Amino acid sequence: MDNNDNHHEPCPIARSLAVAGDAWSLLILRDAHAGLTRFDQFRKSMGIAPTMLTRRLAALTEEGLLEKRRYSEHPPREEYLLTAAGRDFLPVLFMIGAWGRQHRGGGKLTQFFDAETGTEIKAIAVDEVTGAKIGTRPMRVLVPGE
Amino acid sequence: MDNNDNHHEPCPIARSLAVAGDAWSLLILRDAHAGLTRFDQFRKSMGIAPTMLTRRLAALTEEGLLEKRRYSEHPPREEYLLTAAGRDFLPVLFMIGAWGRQHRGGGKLTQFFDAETGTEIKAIAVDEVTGAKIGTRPMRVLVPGE
DNA sequence: AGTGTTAGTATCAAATCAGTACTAACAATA
DNA sequence: TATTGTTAGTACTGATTTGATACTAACACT
Repeated sequence: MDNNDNHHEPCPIARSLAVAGDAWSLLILRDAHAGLTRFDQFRKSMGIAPTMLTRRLAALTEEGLLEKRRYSEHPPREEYLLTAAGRDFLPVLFMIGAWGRQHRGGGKLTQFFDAETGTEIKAIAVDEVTGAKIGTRPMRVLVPGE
Repeated sequence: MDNNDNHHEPCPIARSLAVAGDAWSLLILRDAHAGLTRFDQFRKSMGIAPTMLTRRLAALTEEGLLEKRRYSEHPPREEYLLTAAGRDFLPVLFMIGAWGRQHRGGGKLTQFFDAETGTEIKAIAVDEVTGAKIGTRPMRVLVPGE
């Protein structure tokens, strides 16, 4: 695709996809949220080729979702940490997961629990203003310049 | 990537990404939610090559997010409609859009309003059980077979 | 000196993508 | 009847990306 210069793209979805619109990037973000930080952890977790991993990590770093930090001087070694922008991706990952759970839910699935209440987390998207579930009420779209 | 046989993959995110883990598929779903149904509408809206569009539409149809319907016998013409599974993708799209709005928000952006209240929709992900925003509370992960 | 660990790079074949031209099956117009 | 237009694609081809494997750098450890 054409992933550059989305400054004039009015669709916020398209802008996000230009940043992390491929499966590997999303899986890296998933693993980063799970606490992984190092090259080999990501590689083993996902079974990704090292060339691919290098490129995806560099892209996510350049886009500001990860940051590279030196965790050892001798030998020189780097790790990748989520930035605030990267952490803000968690809701996206949860909603993607919620769809998979609903529609591709056979067999064993990873589960997430609220540590406080012990209940299983059921992620849903709502409009913060009205509290209504996304997709349950009619909406109007305003496209700039139309 | 390796997009087949995710029946034994415990991660619901990975399962979803095997279905629609590329940018074109997500943009097609976006446009389908916006009411587009026809080949040429998608093509013109996204500027996608017809070969790509054919393949993505076929894949989304095969995965059950779209269904093909004949809307004219003479000449024979088909259109693509969202299925229930496809409609359930809307929350994912909204959260992707929310991230883009937050972190790639310069210039003009498309806006969505609640038709009833007239307020702009601010999509957030919450745990339906506790009502807490996703990512604001500690959680526990249960990976099957660990 | 030899082995192990971590974070990559080099290389190359295979797959995918992207762009353009073209086709099928008609309808509408001149 | 011939020409033009519309819609939904397919054929073809070159460019790009991906994926797999092997290899390297910079050390620590034994």
